[in-house]
Formats: sequence, C-alpha cells, structure tokens
Amino acid sequence: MVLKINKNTEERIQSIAFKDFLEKGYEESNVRDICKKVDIKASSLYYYYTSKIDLFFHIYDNICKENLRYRNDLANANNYSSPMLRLGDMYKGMIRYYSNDIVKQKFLLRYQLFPPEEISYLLHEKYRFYSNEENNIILHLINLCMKSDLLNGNMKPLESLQIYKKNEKMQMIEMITYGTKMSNAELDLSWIKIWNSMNS
Amino acid sequence: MVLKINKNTEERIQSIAFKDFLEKGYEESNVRDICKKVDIKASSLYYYYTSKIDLFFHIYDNICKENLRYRNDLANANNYSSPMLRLGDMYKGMIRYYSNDIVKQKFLLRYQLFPPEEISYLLHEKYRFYSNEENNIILHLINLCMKSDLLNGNMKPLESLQIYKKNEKMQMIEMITYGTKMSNAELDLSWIKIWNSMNS
DNA sequence: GTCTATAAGAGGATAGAC
DNA sequence: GTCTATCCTCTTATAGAC
Repeated sequence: MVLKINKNTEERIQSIAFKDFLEKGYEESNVRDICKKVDIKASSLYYYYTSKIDLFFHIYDNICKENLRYRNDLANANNYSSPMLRLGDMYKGMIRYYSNDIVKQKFLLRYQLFPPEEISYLLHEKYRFYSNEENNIILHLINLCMKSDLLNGNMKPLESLQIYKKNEKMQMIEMITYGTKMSNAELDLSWIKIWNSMNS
Repeated sequence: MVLKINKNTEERIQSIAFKDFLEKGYEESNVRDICKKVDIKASSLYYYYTSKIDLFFHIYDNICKENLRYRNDLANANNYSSPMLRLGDMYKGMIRYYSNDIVKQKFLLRYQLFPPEEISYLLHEKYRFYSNEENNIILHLINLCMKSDLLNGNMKPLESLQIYKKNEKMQMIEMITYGTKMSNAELDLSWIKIWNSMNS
C-alpha cells in the first residue's frame, strides 16, 4: 500500500466535510465553507457529488462499512478457538478500535440520536441495514455459544444479542462523553461482567 | 395553584419552540415555523423575545433551574437521617425524576454533546454555572459522608463527586437511548454499586 | 476539473399601522 | 399585542466558459 502524501480533491472534500458534519452538524454545515477550506469553489464540489446529501452519505457509508469490516475480521479471527473467547475478543477488539478513532463513532451517534429532518428517512433506512449486518455477525457467535452450551439456555439468542449490543454501545458512549481509556485489565473485567449478565 | 387551561401566547411559544429545538435542533428550527404552529405571525414573537437566541435560552434556563430545584429539594429532605441514605435518595430520586420527563434531559444532552456554533459560547458558560451549582449540592452530602466516616478516605471528595456524577449521567443516557425504566429494586441495586465504587 | 455568474428560495429581524 | 410589508443575508444548486 502506497502512502499518499497529497490527497486528491475528492479525499480532501471528504475529510473536511467529515469534520464539519461532525462538529457543526448537517444543517449547520454548508457547501461554501467546506469548499473554502478545501480551497476550491463551491460549484466544483458538484463535479464530485450530486448534492450535499450525496456528499454526506458517502462519508456516512464509509464509516459504517469500515466498522462492519473490522467487526467481521474480529469475528472470523481464531476460527478454531472457543466461541465464548471469540465473542469476548470481538467486544474487546471493538472497544479498542473505537477508542483509536472515537470521532467517527461520535459522528454516527450524532446522527442516530439527532437525525436532521432532511435526511432522517435515509438515515433511518441505512441505520436499519447496517444494524442488521452487525446483528448477523454477533448472532453467529452467540449461536455458536448456545450450541456449545457455553451460554445457558435461559435467554433466547436475540435477548443475548440485545444485552451484548447495549453494553458495547454504552461503553462507547462513555468513551465519547468522558474520553475514557480502558486498560486491558479493565477491558477483561468489563467483558466478564457482560458475559455474566448474558448468562443470568 | 390554579390549573391553566388556556396557555397564553408566551407559554405556547415556549412549549412549541422546546419541541422544535429538541427534535430539529437550534439551527434547523426557524422562527417562522414555530410561529405558524403557535398561530401568530413571526414578527409577534419579537414582542416577547429579542431574538431566536433569547427564546432558546429562556427554555434552556428553565429546564436547568427546574433540575437544580428538584435536586436541592431531594438533598434537603430527611435532614436528620444518614448522609449516605440521603445521597442514595438523591440518586434514586433524580433517576425517577428524569424518567418522568426524559425529553427535557434529552434536550440538555443534545446541546451539551453537540452545541451549535452560534450559541456554543453561551451554552458553555451556562453549562459551567449550572454544573457548578449541581456540584455544590452533591458535594455537601459527600462531605457529610466523609465526616461521618461513611465513605472511607481513599478518595478525595472531588473524586467521589466525579464517580457519582458520571454514574448518574450514564444512567440517564441509557434511559434516553433505550427508554429504560428502572424498578425500585433495580434502582436500589444500581445505587449500591455506585456507592461501592465510591468506596473502593 | 475548476472557474465566474447567477438563479431561486429560506431565514432572522425591523418599521410602522391598528 | 398582533399584524403587513419589507430588508438583507445566506444557502443550495445550475449554466456555461476555460
């Protein structure tokens, strides 16, 4: 992989627009300001993107796909070890991954909690899609745990899934809100608590 | 106290503006739309408020003051019982209070996490003020606990304060994000965990 | 690919009548 | 107190030259 020093125009638009959409929000951001920072005229942006919405969702989709890819890699690592360990490694791996680039997760949280009216329908559709893909990856491991009797059968897979996701998300929100950094020991402890509550 | 059936114009403006500022956000809300719902012309709003910012902070301040008042009442109830119990009652009382009107807390969370540029300075100033008032109320009880050796001296009061506040806030965010409703038993359990972590 | 120029509309706010 | 009329600015987006 070649290290790119000079970003091309499209990359510069995306990286600057990301910052604005994160910090100012969709409505408060405007094409002119973004283009001023990129050092092009506003009309040039429409060579790359058909609209402000189009630009926004290029960024949004990239982040979601990256998240999915990483989760998938974690889920498929150590294929031959216990599914309980693999689930724990996914949890700990995702939390570490989030903490390395928390602003991207803050971006997603912003548009999930407070979707602007103009793009709320599309956001909702995409949220459902990506959330479903995420569920499938996690559910696969949960089902493996169930089959191996590592999870007692007191809960249905979907209930366990909800507990897992809620805990992962609340941990992420804490990192966003308080800048929490977890040591490996804290991560281990945190995972044990979650695993236990999936088994209660 | 008299039950008002017919809200006057000012009250109607505030209640409709609150909803818009909560759901759409400050920038996406506009005076014309708010006034259309109130059934007055936009110019009439400026009889009551000098600007959109002025309107916003009337609403913002009201919510913050209400929160403080309630916390203060809880802190001063049962003056003669143990400060540990009083702190627990404050925690449980605030969580119950939040869950009865969670949208107001969601409003505050929105502007804390994602302050619009135009009002970010004022928001930050006010946040510091109200947060400080809140701290004083909580710290008072924590100091009483310290004096009575109910909290071991392993932590400084300010550290205990941070733990208390973080836990209360994370619980609130969970309620906002997942609509969690806690039973009294769950509240008791939750408080015990917090108290223990203030003592570790 | 990037520019200049501009259309078309929305938004905050004010003046002054009633 | 509430209205009509209006000002001025900002915004997305397009047409067409280079």
